[in-house]
Amino acid sequence: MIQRPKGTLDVYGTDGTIYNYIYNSAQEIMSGYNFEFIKIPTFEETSLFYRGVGEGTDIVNKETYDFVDKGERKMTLRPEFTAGVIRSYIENKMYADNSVKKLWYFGSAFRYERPQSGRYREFTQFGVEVLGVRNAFMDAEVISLAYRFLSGLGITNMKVKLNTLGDKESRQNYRDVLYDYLKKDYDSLCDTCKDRLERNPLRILDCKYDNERDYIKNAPKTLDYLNDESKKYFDEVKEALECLDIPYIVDSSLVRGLDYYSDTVFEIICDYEELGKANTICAGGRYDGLVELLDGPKTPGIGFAMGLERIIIMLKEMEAFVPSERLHSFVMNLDGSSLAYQIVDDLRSSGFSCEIDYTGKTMKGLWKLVDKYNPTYVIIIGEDEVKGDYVTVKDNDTKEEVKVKISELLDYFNMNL
RNA sequence: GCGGUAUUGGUGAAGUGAUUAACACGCCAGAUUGUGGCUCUGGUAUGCGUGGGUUUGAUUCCCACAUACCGCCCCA
Repeated sequence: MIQRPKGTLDVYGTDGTIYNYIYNSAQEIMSGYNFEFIKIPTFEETSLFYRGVGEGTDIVNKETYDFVDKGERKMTLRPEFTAGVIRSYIENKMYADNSVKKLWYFGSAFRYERPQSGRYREFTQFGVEVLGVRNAFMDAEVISLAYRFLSGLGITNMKVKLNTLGDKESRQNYRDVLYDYLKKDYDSLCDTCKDRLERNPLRILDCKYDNERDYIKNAPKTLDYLNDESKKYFDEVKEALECLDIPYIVDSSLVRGLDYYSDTVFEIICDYEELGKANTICAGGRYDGLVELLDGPKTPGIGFAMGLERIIIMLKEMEAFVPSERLHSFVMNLDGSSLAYQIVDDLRSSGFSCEIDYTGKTMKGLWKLVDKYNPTYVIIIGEDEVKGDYVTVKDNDTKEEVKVKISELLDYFNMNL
C-alpha cells in the first residue's frame, strides 16, 4: 500500500473543517486591515533562498527540498514565503508608486526536517508583509493583527515575546561584542554552541543548556548595544503596543533563525502540552535590509508568518467552537422517484444547502442520516406525495409537519428564513 | 542528521510461541409498520506496519526497512 510521504498530512474531517475556518477567518481579517492577497510560486530559484533567508541558516543549509528541473535549473520548494514575496515585489516593481504595500499570503511551505507533532515537511503558513514603511505604529499593528487574529479564533493562552536586534549598525556592533565575550569562555560552551559561535553567536543566548549558566545570563544584552536611533525605535514600538493594548514581554534572548531580521522581532507562543516544544505559533519581525539585499531599492519591511497545523492542534485540543453552516434540508426519498433529485437540485440552485441519500437506505437508515446531518428541515417524498403533487416538510426542531405543494416549496422556505 | 519509544479492524484498544484474536464505540441488518435519536438481537480483522530469519508452529522472539511519536538540532 502506498503511504503518504514522510512528514506530510492528509487534512480532512474535523481538521479539514478547522483548516477552512482558519482560512476563511484570515480572508475576513485581511480585508478589514486592507491587505492585498498575493500568490507566489511554490518553488523558486534556489539562489533566492540562499540570499534571502541566509547562507548561514539551517533552513537553507539542511532543510530545503531542492531539485534540478529538466532545463537543469536549480530549484527549491519554498521553505518560507518572505523571500518569494520580496522577489515578486521587486520583479513587479510594486515600489514604483512609492506607496505602502500591504500583502498577505496563505499556502504550503516545505522543509526537509525530522517530523514530529506540530512539525511537518509540508506545512501551511498564513502571513503578511508590509513594504515601504518604517513606523513603530506599523510594527505594533502587524503584531496586534497577529494577536487579534489568533484570539479571534478562540486562542487564549498566548504570550507575545518581543525583542529588538537593532539596525544594521547596532547589530554588527553587538555581534562583535558578544562574540568576544563568548570566545573567552569557549571551552565551557556546550558542543552545539561551540559550532554556533562562528555561525550565529546570537543563538547561544537561546541555548537551553548554556542558558542556565550565569556567564551566559550575564552576557552583554542587545539592548545595551543599540544606537540611539534603534533604542528610540524600540521604545516607540513598545509604546505603540501599549497604546493598542497588546500585552507583551521583552525577551532579550529572542533571536530569529533567519538572517534578514533587524530591529523588531517577535514571537507568539502558546503553552499547550500537545504542541510540546513546537509551541511557537507565530513569528515575525522587521527586515529593513532585505529588499536591497535582493537587488531592489532600499525599502523597509515587516511581516509575520504563522503555522496552521499548530493552530489546528490547539483548537482541536481546546475543543474551541468552530462555526459551521447548518444543513438546510435533507430530502427523504421513499419511493425512489426522480422527483426527489429534481427537488434537491432546485433547492441547491436557490441557495439552500441540501442532502439526499443515494445508497438505498431503509427508513431507519434514512432517519439515522437525518440525526447525523441534523438539518433544519426534513423533506419527505413518498408515494402519497408524488401522487398528490406535494411534499411533507418536517421541521426537525419542533417536529411539526406540513404539506407543501411542490410548486410552492421554494416560496415556503423563502418565507421561513 | 543523531538518540529513544511505538505500530493489532472504520476508531479506541486487550492479548498470547500453537484449536474460533477479548471488550467498547462506529457501521450494517432485524425486532419496527411512512417517522429517527432509547432498548434488545445478530453481523462486522482468512488478520496483528512491510520484508526476511529462528522454530514442528510467530501477531508474539531476532534482523532490516517504512511510518508515527518523544528528545536533540532547528523552526511555523
